Order: sequence, then structure tokens, then C-alpha cells
Amino acid sequence: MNDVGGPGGHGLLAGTVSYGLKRAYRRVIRDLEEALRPHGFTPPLLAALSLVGANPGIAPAHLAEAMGHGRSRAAPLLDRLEERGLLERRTGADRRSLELHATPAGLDALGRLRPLLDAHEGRITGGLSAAETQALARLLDRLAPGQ
Amino acid sequence: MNDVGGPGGHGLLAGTVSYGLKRAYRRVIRDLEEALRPHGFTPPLLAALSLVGANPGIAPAHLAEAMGHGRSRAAPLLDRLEERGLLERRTGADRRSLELHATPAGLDALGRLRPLLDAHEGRITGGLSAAETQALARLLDRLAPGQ
DNA sequence: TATTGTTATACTCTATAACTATA
DNA sequence: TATAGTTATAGAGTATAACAATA
Repeated sequence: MNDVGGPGGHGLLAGTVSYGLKRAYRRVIRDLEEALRPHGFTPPLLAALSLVGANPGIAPAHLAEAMGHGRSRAAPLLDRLEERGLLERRTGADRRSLELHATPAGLDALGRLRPLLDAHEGRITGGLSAAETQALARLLDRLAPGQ
Repeated sequence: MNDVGGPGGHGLLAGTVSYGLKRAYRRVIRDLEEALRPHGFTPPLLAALSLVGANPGIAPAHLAEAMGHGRSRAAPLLDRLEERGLLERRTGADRRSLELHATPAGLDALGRLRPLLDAHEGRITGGLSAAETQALARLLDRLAPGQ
């Protein structure tokens, strides 16, 4: 029983959920980046547009919170989406806050990306049965609930 | 059946393994960063030292490969570990390549960090039973096998 | 005084290419 | 010429703090 794990292993980190998550995430994020690149999207850009599409009128601060980061991260993402005509910032009743809306072009982009995301998900879960995939999705959701 | 998902949801990304992985990973990496910060470690620094500890004599290129990135990422990590006396670079028979070894101080640091990592893993998997945790670890390993 | 959005800043992670020294 | 390690560079993601406008 070696403190740092056997030769050839990953030492302290071997076999942990934490490290398994890290390695699986790296594989996923790279596959998704490659799939989105030809379409001019990055994973955060897609996540932002998808969230706005599903939550019309959402405020930037709420969007940032749903994406799991601070307010200041939203602005440059929204700039890029608005420049491309995929999203609008509208001023609401409280003139401090904004209401975000996907434009028809934005909704159209989401529709066109959908099969691409299905294919991505298929590559990720290709080694698992449907039951295993569902079990994994549920376990992951319990690891990072709410939000 | 809405193309972008129902109101309040995450749109295209809702319920996918890919997105669940992203959110779970973010929770994990932040918890680990906070746990390691008081001890002067970051997750990549710990992963590198742990790998060298478990694989004495490993070369930087092999270490980088095991960590899932390119050769050039190893050097600054090794610099920081060597400066702190946790690791040594020794020249091998082929004088182009190096053999990496954890120093006694490095092995000691790994030993001291172990309970901290166990606590981290416990926080991550706290909501799961032992059987669920093991099932999750196995499913994750099948998502990013080998390496 | 508190809140919203934004800007500025800095740091880390990451990828690519170029450089050196060895083989 | 090929390989190993390093350096330089650039870009993306992230966090914090500070700012202007509004409440």
C-alpha cells in the first residue's frame, strides 16, 4: 500500500470521482469545441444563447448566475451574440436592468445546431447503453443540483 | 415541443450528459481549488506531483500526455514544483530526456494532502450512496478511458 | 445606499510554433 | 533528420474591483 499509488497509476487521484470528472469533462469540452467551431460558436456562446432562447426576457445577471459565473462574464458574451444579430438587449420597466431576447435568427441558429449537439452527445455516450446514459445524467445532476 | 426547451430550463442543453458534466466539473474544480489554495497548490500542480510520485523517473513529455495536454505545458508546472523542492529533474542515459522524481519533501506533501483530498471527494459525493459513487466513478472512467 | 450592467485588470489554462541540445 | 525540453506568444475563461446609471 503505497501512499502515492502504484507505478503507472495516477497517484492520489486514481479512481476518484473528482479526477474522473475532470478527465471526462476535458474530452467533452474538446469534442464540443471542435463541433461548434465551424459554425462560429464556442460552448459558452451556445450556452448563453440557448438559455436566452429558453428564458425570454431573462436579465444578464440572472443569465450569468444560471451559467455559474459572475455578472461581468455576461457582457462580452452578449456583445458577440448581439453583433451577429442572434440576440437583443431591450430595456425593461426598471431601466437599470435589461431583458434579453433571442432574435428569429438566433432561434434559427439554435434549431440548426440541434442535430450537431445530438451528434456530440452521441459521441460522448456512445460507449454506454441507454440505461447507463440516463443513470449517468441523473447522477451528474445530483452532483450539481439546482441552478 | 419547443425547439429551445421550456421556460426556465436550459434549452438545447437540458438533460444532456455533456452539460451535466460541465456543471458537475465546475463545482468540483472550485471546491478543489479552495481546498488546495491554503497549501499553495492548484489542481494541475497537485496532479503533476501526484503523477510523478506514482511514476518515478517519468519524462516530462509522458507526464504531459498523462495529464492530457501538450509538452509545453509541463515546463512551468515542473519549474514551480522544483523551486519548492518537491521534485527533481535528473538527466537520464539519453541526455535529451529527463527523469522526474518526487523528493522526500514532495512525497511528504502528497501524504499531508491526502486527507484533504479525501474530504474533497467526500463533499463531492456526499449526496450519493457508496454504490452510487462507485457506479459514477466507473461510468466516468468509461467516458474517458485509457490515457 | 443598493442594484444593474459594464469596464478594467490580472491570472490561469491551453495550444501552437519556434528555438536548443542532443541523438 | 528526428526527438526532448523549453521558451515565446496568443487566446479564451475566470474572478475581483471599480465605475456610471438608476432606483
